[in-house]
Amino acid sequence: MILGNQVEWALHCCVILASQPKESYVATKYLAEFHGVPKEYLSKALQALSNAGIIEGTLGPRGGYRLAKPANRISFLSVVEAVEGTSSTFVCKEIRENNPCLKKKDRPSAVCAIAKAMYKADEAWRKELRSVSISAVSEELTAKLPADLLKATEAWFSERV
Amino acid sequence: MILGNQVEWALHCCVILASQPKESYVATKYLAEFHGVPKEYLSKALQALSNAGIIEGTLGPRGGYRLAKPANRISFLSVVEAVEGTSSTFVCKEIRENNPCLKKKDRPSAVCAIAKAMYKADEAWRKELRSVSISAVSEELTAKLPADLLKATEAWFSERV
DNA sequence: ATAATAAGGATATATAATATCCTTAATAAA
DNA sequence: TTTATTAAGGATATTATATATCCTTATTAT
Repeated sequence: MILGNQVEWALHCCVILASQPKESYVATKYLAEFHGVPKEYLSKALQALSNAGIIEGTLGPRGGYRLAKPANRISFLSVVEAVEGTSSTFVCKEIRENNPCLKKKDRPSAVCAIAKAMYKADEAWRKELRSVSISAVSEELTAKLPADLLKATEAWFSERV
Repeated sequence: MILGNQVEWALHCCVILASQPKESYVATKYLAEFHGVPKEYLSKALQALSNAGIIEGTLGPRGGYRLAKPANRISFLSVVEAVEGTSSTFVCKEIRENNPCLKKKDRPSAVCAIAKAMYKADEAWRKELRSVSISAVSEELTAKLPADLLKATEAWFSERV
């Protein structure tokens, strides 16, 4: 069970957008070039973020994406769920219903105890992701980044807006 | 990101094995028939459990599998990891290293803050799974099961040992 | 001896992840 | 008004993974 690459791309893009000047848009082209990922495929992830109301896009020259709300109100979970969906990492196939001893009168029963435990673990994962914001990680990232690299990166994007 | 069906099968099989009389083996054939899943494919999951030391198999007529240790010492996590592997659900592809402004002198740096947050969520998921034992869920399952169904199920397996 | 079984290698099939291509409508700038 | 640029998203191709089956081997109880 492994998350798709688009989750990582989406999170990094949100962090970049969080570091941009207010109101300015960054085109998919540059987000893709900067991260070294395929533009057309990254575009799908950004569309998912846009549909989820996390970022907003505008058309035409100078178009692109920007955050749709403050970075401190964007959780990791919302980004992950925008890209991967909201359904649980565990899908119960109800194989206990294949028990050959089972009579029709016995069904349906409450949620399977195995599924319940798996759902609880899934929720623990989501709770942790819910507690992390794009702004918090953005601050941590920039704090650790060498000052000159930070400056060069800011310049790289400002030249392309 | 979704867990494979083998995880569910493996957990259900462990619960069944936990309810069997001491020392007795249950053949893959019956575990597959009981759960309504393909025998040959289930066999792969059981082999994984066997390699992980969770269950043990024996050959020949009356052969099959039994738990290799007490059910209260078998965690959900060990079963999940036996089947799905131990690597994190998030794989960091280090796309920050594709930053065109990055100079060679800057690398390598500490773990990416995004990856760190994702790893933490992964660990929260595992921690929850680690806290659940096969015996605890087995007890919960049997407690909820109608008495006659429980009896019929026990009889079904005892006829096949 | 014989039949039953786990173990596991090899391979096939189905499903999902990854990636590209193309059209459309909107927008800014020339 | 014209042109270039862009998000949006449909369609399709490619690759990787999950699912499933088949087969051989060594072991064991009867």
